[in-house]
Amino acid sequence: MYANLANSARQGIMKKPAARKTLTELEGAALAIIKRRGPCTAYVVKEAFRTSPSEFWSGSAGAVYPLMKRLETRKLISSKADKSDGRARREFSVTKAGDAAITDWLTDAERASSLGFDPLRTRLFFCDLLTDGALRKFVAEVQREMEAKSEPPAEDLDHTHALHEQWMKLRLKALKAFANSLDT
Amino acid sequence: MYANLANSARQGIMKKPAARKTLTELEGAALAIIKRRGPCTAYVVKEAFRTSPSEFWSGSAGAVYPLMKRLETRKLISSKADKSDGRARREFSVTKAGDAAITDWLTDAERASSLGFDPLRTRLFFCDLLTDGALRKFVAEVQREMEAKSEPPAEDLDHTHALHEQWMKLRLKALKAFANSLDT
DNA sequence: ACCCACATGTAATGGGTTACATGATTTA
DNA sequence: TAAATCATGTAACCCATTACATGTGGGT
Repeated sequence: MYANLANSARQGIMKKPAARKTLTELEGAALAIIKRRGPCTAYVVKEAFRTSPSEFWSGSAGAVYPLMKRLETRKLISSKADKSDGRARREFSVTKAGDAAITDWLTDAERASSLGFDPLRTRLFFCDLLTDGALRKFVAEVQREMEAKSEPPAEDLDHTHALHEQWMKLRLKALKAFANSLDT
Repeated sequence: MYANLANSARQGIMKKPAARKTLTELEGAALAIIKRRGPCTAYVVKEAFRTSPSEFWSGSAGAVYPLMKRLETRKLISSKADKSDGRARREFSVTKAGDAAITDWLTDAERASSLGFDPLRTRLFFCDLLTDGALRKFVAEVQREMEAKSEPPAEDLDHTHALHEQWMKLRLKALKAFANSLDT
């Protein structure tokens, strides 16, 4: 659904490829995933992105496999081939330098405090270009879709899914506030 | 600060460059900017991105000038060279097809209802990788930076800046809620 | 005279995307 | 045995980034 920002973002989204010291959002998240899961394959990392509650990252092989190579070249992860069963596997682990890089990336307050990219915000930003009728229809439709996407809260909700739910609720509240402002 | 995603996020963030029917976020926003301002130069569009309250788009010439060419090739905008004064200028206007494209892009409820990319959310997602002390310090720092970024509300706040303020406040509230949850 | 804002672009680079290709293992 | 999952990778492409290059017009 999205690209670059991605890519903008999506992509993830670093500006200075020349300075190449700081990690991109995708790189940082990949490192964090490996750290959390322990030694694992690139496939596992890829699937973690693909099945993440946020649709932002596609979890494409073309992104993840080269990324793992980059991280290994930078010595932030190390790998060990495992040919014990016929299936060729390569397991990656976070190195000491990788640990430090994760912490740096995770605690980057400047990046964390920036707004990022929100397709809803972008559209509300330009809402004056729509007729009142089109705008109301749009808002109603978005609200419906957002409510549909929000899962019923399960009891065994881990903190990542809980966070996702909270963020969804927040934006839904913002949208409702916006909708109300249309009527005043 | 960010790249691609923007890549995405950055990216802006479309996935199917092959299908090339739908606009990227940057393209849609550029069209909307031209529509709002009326006939204007690529420079004006570029500056609009650069000075936008959201840091997501850099407003780089290398992004905007080729983008205008793409939009013109697709007949969504038309241009007219203006050599009345020595300074070479080219003014772009939104065509009828462009108007329709803007509406389609603006009212894309599926995109609007998706979460997009939030560097704070991403980091809180992995907060279990930090020690309690590092996490608290991080949260406090982000809160400080977010509060610093939030402008004092002026009286003549137009709706775009008001929207930006509202979004900032929302995230600040979410962060505070998260901070409180650390103490329970 | 100098600097800043206006104005237009290009070149090298980087890192995403889709789509394709291949093969082993597990499960229905 | 057929399909899904695990697993790895590459090729073509796209678009945004940085950095550079060039020049005009207006204000101090």
